[in-house]
Amino acid sequence: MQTVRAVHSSATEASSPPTATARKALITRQDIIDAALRLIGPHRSVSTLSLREVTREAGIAPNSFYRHFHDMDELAVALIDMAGQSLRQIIREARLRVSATQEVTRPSVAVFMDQLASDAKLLHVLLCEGIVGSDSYKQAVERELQYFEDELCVDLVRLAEDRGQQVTEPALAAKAITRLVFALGGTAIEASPEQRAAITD
Amino acid sequence: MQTVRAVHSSATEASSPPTATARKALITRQDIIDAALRLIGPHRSVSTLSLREVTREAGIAPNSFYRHFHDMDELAVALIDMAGQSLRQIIREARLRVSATQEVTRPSVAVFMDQLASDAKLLHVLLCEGIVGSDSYKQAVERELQYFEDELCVDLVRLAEDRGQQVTEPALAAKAITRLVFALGGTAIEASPEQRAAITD
DNA sequence: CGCCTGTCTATACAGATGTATACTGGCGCG
DNA sequence: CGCGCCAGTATACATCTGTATAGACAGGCG
Repeated sequence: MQTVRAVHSSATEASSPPTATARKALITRQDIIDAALRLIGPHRSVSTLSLREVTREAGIAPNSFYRHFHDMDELAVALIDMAGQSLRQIIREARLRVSATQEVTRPSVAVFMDQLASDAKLLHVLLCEGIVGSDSYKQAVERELQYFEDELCVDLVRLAEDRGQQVTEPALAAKAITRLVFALGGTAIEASPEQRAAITD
Repeated sequence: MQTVRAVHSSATEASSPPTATARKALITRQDIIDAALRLIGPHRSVSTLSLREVTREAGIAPNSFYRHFHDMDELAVALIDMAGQSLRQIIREARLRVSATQEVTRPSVAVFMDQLASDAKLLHVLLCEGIVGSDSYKQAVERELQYFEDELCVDLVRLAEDRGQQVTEPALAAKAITRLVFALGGTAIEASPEQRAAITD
C-alpha cells in the first residue's frame, strides 16, 4: 500500500520509429536520467544513489529500471556522458564569443560560470565520479575530460596563430587548464575568476 | 558463529589516567580510525562506509562503536582532522627545505608528491569529503584547508620579504595554490609537477 | 568479600536494498 | 479474430544496515 502509483509522465520519445523491435516505450531512459539528476545535489553523488531511489523518483517500479539500464553503473556512465556533452556544448558557445572578442580565457571562464549555475548538477557529476566511483566511472569521466581538453587545445593553437604567437606546449597547457578549471569550479566560487584568468594566462 | 572473535590489538592508550571515568579501554578510537583508513581506498570514500563495515574490520561488535563515536559523522570528522594534521606536518617539513634552498614552490610540490604516495588515503579523504559529504564534512574539510592555506600564506610573505619582492595578494594566492595543488593531487599525477611549479609562479 | 561501574558482546528487530519470479494489459502481425 | 510479444507491475526473498535491549566479564571501592 505504500507504493506510489505510477503516473507515467508523458515522455515524448521520437528517436525510435515504431517499426523496430521496441513496440512502445511509455517511460524512457531520459525519464530515468532526469529522475537521477533530480536526486543528485551538493550532498548526493551518483555513486550513492540506490536503484530503488531512482525508480521511486521516476515513479516506476524498481524492476522497470532493468528494461532501460542493465546496471546502476550504466546509468552513471550515461549521466557522465551527458554531462560531458553538455559542457562541450557550453565550450562551443564560448568559442563563438572568443572569435568575436579576440580573447580566449576570460570569455570562456565567464560562460563557464554562467552555465555553472544552471548545469551545476552535471559538473558535480563529473567532479564526484572522477574522484569517487569505481573504474568505469573514472574511465568515463576521463574520456569526457579528454574531449574537453582536445577542443581547448585546438582553441589555444588557433588563438595563438591569430595573434602570431607560438604556443609552447598546447596539449599540456590544455590539460592543465581543464583540470584547474574543473577543480576550482567545484569549490566555492566567489570573486576569484579574474585571478583564475590571470593564472591561466 | 560467523562473527570473528575480537583479538584486541593492544592499543597503547596513554591519554587518560586510570582514575577518571574511563576505567579501561581495550580498544581505542585510534583502532577504529585505523580500521576505517584500511577500508577507504580509491573506490571507497568515507561517506560510503557503513558502521558495521568499520566494526567488522576493527574486529569488534557493531554496538561497541557507540562507546567511542556517537555517529559515523563523528568518525568522518575525526578522519578529516587527522588528514589535515598530517598534511600540515608535511608542509612544515617542506618549509624546512625551503629555508635551505630559498625556493618555495618546487620543494613544496616535491615533498607533497613524496608524502602523497604514503598518505594517499588521507589526501583522498580531504578530496572526497570536500565534494561529497554533507555539511559537517565539508565544513571540517574547509577548516583544514584554511589551516593549510594560512601557513602557506605566511610562507609566501616571508619568502617575498627575503627576496625583497612584494606580494600582491598573498591570501588570495595562497588560496589559489592550495585549491590547485589539492585538485591536481587527486587526479593522475605524471610529469606535470614542473609545469605546476611554473603555473604557481 | 560483595557490589557497582563501565566495556564489550550477543541477539533481535524494523527498514531498505538488489534482484528473481510470476502476473497483467495493450499492440501488431498472422 | 486470436496469439504472441513486450513494457510495466506486484510480490517475494535474502542480505545488509542502524540501533535497542539485555547479558557477560573485569576491576576498583565499600
